[in-house]
Amino acid sequence: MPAIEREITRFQDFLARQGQKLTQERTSLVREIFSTHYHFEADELLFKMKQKSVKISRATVYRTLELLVKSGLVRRVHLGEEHYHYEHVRGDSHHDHLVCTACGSVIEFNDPELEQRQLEICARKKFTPTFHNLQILGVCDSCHRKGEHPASPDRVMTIGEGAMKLRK
Amino acid sequence: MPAIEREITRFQDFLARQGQKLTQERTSLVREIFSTHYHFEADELLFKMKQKSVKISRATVYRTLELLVKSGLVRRVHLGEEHYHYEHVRGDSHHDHLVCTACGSVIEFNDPELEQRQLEICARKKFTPTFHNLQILGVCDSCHRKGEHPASPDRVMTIGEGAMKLRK
DNA sequence: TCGCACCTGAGACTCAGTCTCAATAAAACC
DNA sequence: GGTTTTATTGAGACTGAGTCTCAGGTGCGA
Repeated sequence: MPAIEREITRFQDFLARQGQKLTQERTSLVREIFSTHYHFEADELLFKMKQKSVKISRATVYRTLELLVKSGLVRRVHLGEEHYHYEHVRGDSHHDHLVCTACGSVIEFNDPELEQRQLEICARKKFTPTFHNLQILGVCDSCHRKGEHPASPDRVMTIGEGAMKLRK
Repeated sequence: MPAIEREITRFQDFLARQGQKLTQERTSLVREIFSTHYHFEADELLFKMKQKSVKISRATVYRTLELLVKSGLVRRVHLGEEHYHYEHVRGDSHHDHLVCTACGSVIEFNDPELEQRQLEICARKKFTPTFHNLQILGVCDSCHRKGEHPASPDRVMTIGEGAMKLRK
């Protein structure tokens, strides 16, 4: 898979620029991350490596993820109100997430008009933005058809719990 | 302060509706929360109560916050990429946050056009939203003047760390 | 090939948040 | 007002994500 090799090279360049090294552990983590195409969490990655009998410690997983985020190859995202999730950065640009609190599915979207509006707000407040993070929680179409109910005032307030269901 | 008494009554009504009781601990927590006007975290609240020699356990603080969130008197928000923050709900409606990664200050804003655009996106994706969460990270005007630099590709990726400074 | 700076793993540690359970306090009942 | 019922509390053990330490291991420039 040449695409993955390209990412590995990019990572190596990034590391080299600051006197850091590309190790076997880092290589196999990048390979794993870029061979799947969805959001994942740190412990999930650790578990997958264990399953494949690639021995990598928890500390190394966290350290490598941090480097990958700094290098721009991987992005940290919030889904629901939980701990971090990660996603690898593909050619396409920034996107945000719709998170279904019933089934845990995540829909990505990218809306230039929305982004533009955010820039306008920042300009009005004399704020220099570097990054943003938007999640919209709710119920996806298929859950909605199944009668999973959203938006009663009570449920709105228990979304944290709903999102908890996403965990494992 | 009659305003606070009104909130306490609302909380009591909420509790009574589900056979729960308004205790001294709960009352003093509501009093504390509504007497300050900014975002706070659970441990901060615990610490403030300790300072005032009001003995309330960690468990009770967390339990009460959960009840307050469910009752709609308090809202949970994400600021930066950290753990939860809370804010009490005032008469005004929903708002989002600009978070300065240099000084930790938080600017609230409410933009109906932005909200509207989000609804349009949800409609297009057949998604029924219940709640959303938007933080824009960056550098506020006064930090910007002081030469705190934003937005170099490197800094963009270390926002998590910037936000960490907010702690304590 | 060598040497050294960087990296790793194991596990101790931290910190927010949750849970348990015996003791306590609202409030409903008499 | 006193008693009973039931929810609530506090102390501290526990959990789980994430971080740190340090001795031993490894990539890579010279």
